[in-house]
Amino acid sequence: MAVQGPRPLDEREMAAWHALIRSHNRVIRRLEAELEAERGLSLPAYEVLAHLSEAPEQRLRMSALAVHAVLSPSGLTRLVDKLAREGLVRRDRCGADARVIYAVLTPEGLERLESAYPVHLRGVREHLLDHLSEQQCDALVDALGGLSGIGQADCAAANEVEVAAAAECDAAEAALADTTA
Amino acid sequence: MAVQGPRPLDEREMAAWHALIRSHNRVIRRLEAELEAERGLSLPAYEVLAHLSEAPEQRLRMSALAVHAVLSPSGLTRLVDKLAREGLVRRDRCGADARVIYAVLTPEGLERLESAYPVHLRGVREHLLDHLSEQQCDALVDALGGLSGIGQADCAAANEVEVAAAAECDAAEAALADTTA
DNA sequence: GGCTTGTACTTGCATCTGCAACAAACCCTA
DNA sequence: TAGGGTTTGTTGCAGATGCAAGTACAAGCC
Repeated sequence: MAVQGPRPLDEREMAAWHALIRSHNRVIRRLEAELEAERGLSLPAYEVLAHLSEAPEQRLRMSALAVHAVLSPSGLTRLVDKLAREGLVRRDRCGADARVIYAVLTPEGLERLESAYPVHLRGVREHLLDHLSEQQCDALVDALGGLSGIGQADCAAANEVEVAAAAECDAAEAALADTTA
Repeated sequence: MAVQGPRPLDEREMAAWHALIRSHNRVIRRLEAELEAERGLSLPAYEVLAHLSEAPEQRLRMSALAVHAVLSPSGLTRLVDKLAREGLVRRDRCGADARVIYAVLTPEGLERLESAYPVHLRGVREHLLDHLSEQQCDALVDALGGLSGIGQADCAAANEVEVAAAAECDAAEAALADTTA
């Protein structure tokens, strides 16, 4: 018997697929263009700053940050290079493990983030949320929320590693401080 | 009085925003990785071939193709360069307007596209549609379909230009053929 | 202690992408 | 038919990004 490939998309499926691709494309492009034009931040850069601002002590190890910002390790290294050159982020060594680097939000970084936040927020509203009713919002979460499951799991895992490592690191540094004192 | 920025996102809005970003990211990355690994085609390359295959005479002018594939003109020029080097696409001059270039699908291009189609289809099902009920599918289209409005308008416009130009071009070429004959 | 294995980041290299400048061709007008 | 303005595609250049290799360090084992 003939080996059958997957069934072709029917109209409904095609529409759903295209809706996801096109709407994302549209929203992201506009958001990115506005953020870049008005505040000189790329979307990945904004996300890095935003994640740092929400992290304890406003710092994250590079590996965790890469997972959050959905960047490769090398991509993150270069982005942090760039942000550091602009003074928005600083690199700190971890006392407990010399391999680990913490990216730390600087006051300038926080300031830039706060100036970019309304632009980002406005864009998200204007290009996405303003076009959705509450019901549509919920439907979107219902339909797509499950899909990002693994992504969220990755983030959660990264968070755990982060928290554990941070605790360990703090402990080690405290011990070091005691010894030094 | 204080200048108020836009209202911060509430939980529902945040969830919708993240659902869109994460799910798209997830689906696209996997799809692209599979297509690249199994058939040696990037997603933009696949889209170019797919659009050509659906076009009359399996050809489109560069400008129309750029709109369809959501690429800048220069990006498309280089992608078509690459596809042409692989023999999947050919460049044809337009008889009526020497500025216009048609990208034409070659038999090899069609063959490659047909081999990639099931991979693409499987990916779309596996990473997106299999996770959606019919109701969720419809809800997605309802919520996001409107957003892609302008994108669709652009495509429609490109199509009209395309059709008009093709007709004009065909007419000119026919006339030329008559003269030559 | 010294060796092996694994982890965390960085760098070399190649690719993709877009903007701006460019060249060629077209169209309209005088 | 010469000139000005427009359209179409291509190229120069710069930036972003990822994979694979490299470096530095840590952890477990002899």
